[in-house]
Amino acid sequence: MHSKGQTGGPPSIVEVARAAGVSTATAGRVLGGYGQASAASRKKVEEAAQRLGYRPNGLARSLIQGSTETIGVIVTDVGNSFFAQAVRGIADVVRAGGFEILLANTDSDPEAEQRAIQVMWEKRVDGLIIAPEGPDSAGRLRTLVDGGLPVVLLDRPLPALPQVDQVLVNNTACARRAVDHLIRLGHRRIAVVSEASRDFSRLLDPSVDGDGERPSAARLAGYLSALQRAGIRPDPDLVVQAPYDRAAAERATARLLRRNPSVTALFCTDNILTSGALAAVQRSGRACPEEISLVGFDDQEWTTLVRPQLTVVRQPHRELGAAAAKQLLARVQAQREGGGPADDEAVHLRLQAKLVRRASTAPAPASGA
Amino acid sequence: MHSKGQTGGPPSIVEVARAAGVSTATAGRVLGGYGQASAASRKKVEEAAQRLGYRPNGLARSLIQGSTETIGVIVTDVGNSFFAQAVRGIADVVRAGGFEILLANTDSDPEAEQRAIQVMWEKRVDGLIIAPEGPDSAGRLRTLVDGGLPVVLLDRPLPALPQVDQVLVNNTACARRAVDHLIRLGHRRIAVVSEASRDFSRLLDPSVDGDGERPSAARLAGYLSALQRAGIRPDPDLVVQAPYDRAAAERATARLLRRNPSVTALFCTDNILTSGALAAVQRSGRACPEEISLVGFDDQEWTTLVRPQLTVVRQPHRELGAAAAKQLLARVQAQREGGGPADDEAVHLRLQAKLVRRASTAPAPASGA
DNA sequence: GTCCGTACTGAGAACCTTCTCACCCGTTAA
DNA sequence: TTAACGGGTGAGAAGGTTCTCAGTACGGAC
Repeated sequence: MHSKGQTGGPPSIVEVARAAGVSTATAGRVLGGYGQASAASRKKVEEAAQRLGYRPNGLARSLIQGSTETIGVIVTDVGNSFFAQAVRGIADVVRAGGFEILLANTDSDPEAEQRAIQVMWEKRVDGLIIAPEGPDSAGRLRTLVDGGLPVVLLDRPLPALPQVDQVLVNNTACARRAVDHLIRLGHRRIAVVSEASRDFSRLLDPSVDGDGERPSAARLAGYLSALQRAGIRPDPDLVVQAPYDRAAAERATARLLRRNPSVTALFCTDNILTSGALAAVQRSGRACPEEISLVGFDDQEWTTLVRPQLTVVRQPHRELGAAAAKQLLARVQAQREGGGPADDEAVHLRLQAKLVRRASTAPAPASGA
Repeated sequence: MHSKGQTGGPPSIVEVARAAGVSTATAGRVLGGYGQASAASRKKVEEAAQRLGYRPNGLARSLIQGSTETIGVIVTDVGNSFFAQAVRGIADVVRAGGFEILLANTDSDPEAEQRAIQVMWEKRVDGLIIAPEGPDSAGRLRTLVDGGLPVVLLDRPLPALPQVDQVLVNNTACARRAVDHLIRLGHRRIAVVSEASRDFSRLLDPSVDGDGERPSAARLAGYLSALQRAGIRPDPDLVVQAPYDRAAAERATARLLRRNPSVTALFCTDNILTSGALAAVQRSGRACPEEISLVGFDDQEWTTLVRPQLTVVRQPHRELGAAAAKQLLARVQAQREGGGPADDEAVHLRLQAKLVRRASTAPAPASGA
């Protein structure tokens, strides 16, 4: 509803200046709040701007200032509650710092990730938070990183890019603790529900640093490590490798339970897999926790609504996102003040996930011993 | 890693042109893919671009072309699974159309919303999908709408802006059906768990169009309408008005159950409230569904994991987002082709939520009759 | 030999803001 | 009286791209 200039679009600063009877420089000083301007011209310009419905064009401003006040966020799926919460955490921090969020999902598709990275780069985000799809993501990110763009890895490490900041969870340790909890309860035949991968044999090597792996592998490593420390030989048959999908996890877990009646405990490595595994246990007819114990991953609200209430590993989703955002903003700030790309050491943050003991874990049934 | 020009930043098209020994115009034609260029210069430019690590600057491009290929998405909280799914739906459609997403949360705070809208406007998004915070949002949006920016309302109507497209759910109808289901099962003392508002008495008026209201009020209207049609006088004591928060919903529902032992059924108007109410029922010691029936809202994955499995109203979250995005993109396209702001009639889309009958609803206990 | 169309090229304006620089003018210090 | 200074101002470049326009070279038609 603004009375338009000669172009059809919203009024620019030159039209405001013309209407106010001052130069564009003065109008810019008033509206951009950066130079000096007399009270008189200030008033004239502000009135004109008000009258025309002027809004500064952020594109032009960003172009000249070299910063967009926007950070890119690339996750696999915002629909997944884990990432939804993490993004929320990011949003809060970033917003407080005056930045906006450009969001993209990859569905773990390398091409989609490639495209997302490229778009972020072209749109000149001031920083990037990414949950990389896999090891190959390193190559896709290298150009950006070398170009000096602040990047923070979220939830997943990238050993090929050690100079990049990362915010992770102590996956291996908390998985180990969860399985350890089951072992202390007397369980020996403990199965794990995991996202499909080919890492099993490699992870058996105790010298492999589980926390250098992607979360699902890191948790699998923690599981294996706990068994080995307790002198229990890991049984490949007890490692459920399901596609990342609730229904698939349910089917895979059901098959496991059918084929391995000796299993008395189940450790799930992820929120999606937890719900699938629980569904399978419920349908199997085995009593939980009397006949089979279950440890879930991610303390979602519903884990206290099911019966028995679920023992889970609680990840601080939101804090994870918030920490990543804080780290990123710190880098962006440092870069602005310092000028060049900071050559500080990379910050590798590791938040603590905790085991929350509830009713779904109980001593192993005596008959099995 | 690119050999830089005289400025410190990433190489621009002029540096590529210089390196290739052609004019910026020709380099632009090759890299932007818009004009004609000989095979020879094409090759020279592409090699130079490759060598320097050139990436086009989207800001400059957007500035001159007048479009950012970005759409704004404003919701109250991406952390809420409803919006997380909706945003996912938006993202998929929008991405397929070659657009990106600028995301903002408002937490139902008018100021945050105002700020988000302003930022979207300044960043020159090509369109906006917003779940408005409340009736006052209309005023905040008016400038944008009048300025010709395509806007689609998500999940919440704005009667003051009838010319704006909206994508909603048939809240009143499906709530009515849910309560009707309870009535047919013989329930008479049916309580509703709702987000706090002052709408109760107004909604009693049958002439009020429930679907012009925000979802929580619309569902409350459906509840009241179902009761009235069945000749049951709505009892204000049975309307739980909780702050929008799971713990608060749980406390409020617990209080209701304590004070009104005659209540035999509960209708929840939202996913958060459903989980709170279920927790309250579980702690109350009343058997579900034998002593008390429960209808939840939103078919989250866990509603089949609890016992009894929940009867719920299933909303198509993702489709809601997808439909909004499709509508928005259509507007953006039309605007580009038609030139001016299209004066078509507003599209008011209403997706169908459905009642999914499961085990948490059963005939009312005989003793109560 | 002239004319025209086609394929290609480069100069330079445009998009909208920020920011440097030079300038004006009144005031104060020397 | 002059010099220095300060607030205030406008002209114009910069930022990186797209796009118009004029212009070159060349082939073929007359």
